[in-house]
Amino acid sequence: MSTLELSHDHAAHPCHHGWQGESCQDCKARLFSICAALTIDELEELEALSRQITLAPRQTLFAQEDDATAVYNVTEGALVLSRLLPDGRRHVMGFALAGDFLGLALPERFTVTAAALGPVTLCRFERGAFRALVADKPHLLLRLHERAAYELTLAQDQMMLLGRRTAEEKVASFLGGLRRRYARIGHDSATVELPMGRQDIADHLGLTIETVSRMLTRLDRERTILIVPGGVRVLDPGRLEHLAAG
Amino acid sequence: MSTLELSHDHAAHPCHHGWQGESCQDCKARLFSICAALTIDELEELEALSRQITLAPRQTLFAQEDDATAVYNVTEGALVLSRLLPDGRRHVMGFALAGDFLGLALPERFTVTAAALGPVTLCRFERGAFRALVADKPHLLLRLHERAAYELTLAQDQMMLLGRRTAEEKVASFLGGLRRRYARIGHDSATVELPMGRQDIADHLGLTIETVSRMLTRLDRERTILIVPGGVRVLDPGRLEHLAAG
DNA sequence: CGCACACTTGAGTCGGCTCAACCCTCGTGG
DNA sequence: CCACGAGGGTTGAGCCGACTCAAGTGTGCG
Repeated sequence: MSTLELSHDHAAHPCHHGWQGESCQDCKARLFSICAALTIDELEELEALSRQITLAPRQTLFAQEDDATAVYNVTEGALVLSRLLPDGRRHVMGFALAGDFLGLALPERFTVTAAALGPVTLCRFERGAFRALVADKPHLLLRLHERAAYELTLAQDQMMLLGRRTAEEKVASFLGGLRRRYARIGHDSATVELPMGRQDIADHLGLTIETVSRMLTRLDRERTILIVPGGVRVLDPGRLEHLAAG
Repeated sequence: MSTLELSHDHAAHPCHHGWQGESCQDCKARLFSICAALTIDELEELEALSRQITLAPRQTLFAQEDDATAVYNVTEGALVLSRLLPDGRRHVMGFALAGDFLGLALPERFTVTAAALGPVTLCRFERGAFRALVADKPHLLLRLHERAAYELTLAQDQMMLLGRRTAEEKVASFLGGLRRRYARIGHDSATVELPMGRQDIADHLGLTIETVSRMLTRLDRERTILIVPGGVRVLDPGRLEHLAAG
C-alpha cells in the first residue's frame, strides 16, 4: 500500500494549481470519461477535489482487499485489473484505458488489483468527497450508473467468451474488442497496441501463455494479423471478426 | 401460488387495486429488493406504477434484442437469463430469484433472454415511468447503482470461475453460491432447490450437461451432497466450500 | 559479452467433450 | 390398468484441444 505514497516519482498536485498547464477542461480523456456529463462549473468543482498522479510501469495503484480510500479516472496509459485465488491462480478481469473509471461501484474495499502496464496518469478523488459530490449531482450518478451498466454488458460478453469459445476465438475476439475500444477513445488504427504481456492476455482469456502465443502465431501465419513489436497489425479485419464469431 | 391460471399472457392489474390482497407493503420480496430503499410514501408512488404479472413455467418474459419497454422486480419464483451466440451456442448469464431486478441497467434493449423456470410472479414497471421516478429519487438511483455494483462483483466471481476453475470446482462453487443466495432471501436450509435443469447449469458453468451430471454424482457418491428430487441436500458444507476453493 | 526476461516452439498428457446407449419418471391414451 | 412415448438425467468409451513440461529464440541492457 505504499503505492499511494506519492512522494517518490512525480509528486501529486491539485489539478487546479495548474502549474502543469493541465486542467480538466483540456483533459484529453474528458470526452469519453465520466466527466463528459458535467457542466463547466461542475467540472471545476470536481477539479477542486482531484489530484493528478502518475504511476511508473509495474507500479500498483491499489490491491485486492485494500480499503478504497480513493477512486480514479484514467487519463493516460493502461492498467491491468486482476484477482488472485488463494492458491495462486490469477484472473485478469480487464484492462483500464484512458477514460476508464476505477471504483465505479464506490466500494468499501477494492475487489481487484490495479497495476500500471506502462507510464500512467490518473485523476485521484478522495472517496468520501467524491461520494458526497455524487450524492449532490444526480446526473453524475446517472452517468456513473450508465458506465457500470456498460461494464456489466462487457462482463457478460466476457463470460460468454470464457465459457463457450475456443482458444482461437478467444484471441481473435480479444484483439477485435481491444481494437474497438481504442477506436472509441480516438486511437483508430489497424495497429493494435498490446501494452500488456502474453501472460496477462492468457489470464484474461482463461488460457495459458503458450496457447496465446500459438494462436497469435497461427493468426500471423495465415496473414490475418501481423505481429509487430508492442502489438499487432490487423491485416484482415473481416477474417478476424469472422473468427471471433460474435 | 397459482391464483390465476388463466394468465397465459400477462393478466396484469395495478397493485393498488388490491383485490388480491397484495400490496407492495406486504410484498415478501420487499426487504431484499430495490424497494427497501423507499419510504412508505414512495412505495405507494412506485406501486401506482406497477402491475403484478405472472408467468407460467417456460414462458419467456422478454428476449435478447427486444425493446426494453418495461423493467421488472421478481417477487416469487426463478428465471434463467441466457444469451445465444449466432451459431447456437448458449450461455446462461445467471438466474434471477425473488428480490432480483431485471433491467438494472435501464437499457434500450435487453441483452439477455429471461425465461421462467417455474411459476413466477413479478412487478412490471413501464420503463419510461420508472426512469422518470428514478430521475426524481436520487436514493433510488443510488440503490439501483449499488445493486448493479453488486452484480458486477458477481460477474467478476463468475469470470474467475469460468476461466480458471475445474469442472468439480465449478459445480461445487455453483451449489455453494446458490445456497448463499437462498439464505439471503430467507430460504436458509441445507436443501438447495435447483429449479433449473442440468442443461441450464451446464450453460452457466461453461460445461456440458454430461460433465455436470458426472460431477454431481461424484459429489453424491463421496457424501458431500445428496441428490434429491428438485435439488440437492448439502451433507458436508465444509467440504463443499473447500472444493469450491474460494 | 552474458544475463534476464519475454516470447515461441515442440512433444506428450489429460480433463472435459463427443457420441451413444441406457434409465428413470411422468403424462397420455387405449 | 398397462402400453407407450417423450423428456430429463445418468453412464460409458474414445477422442481431441488445451495444458504441462521442457527446450529454444530473440532482444534489451549492464
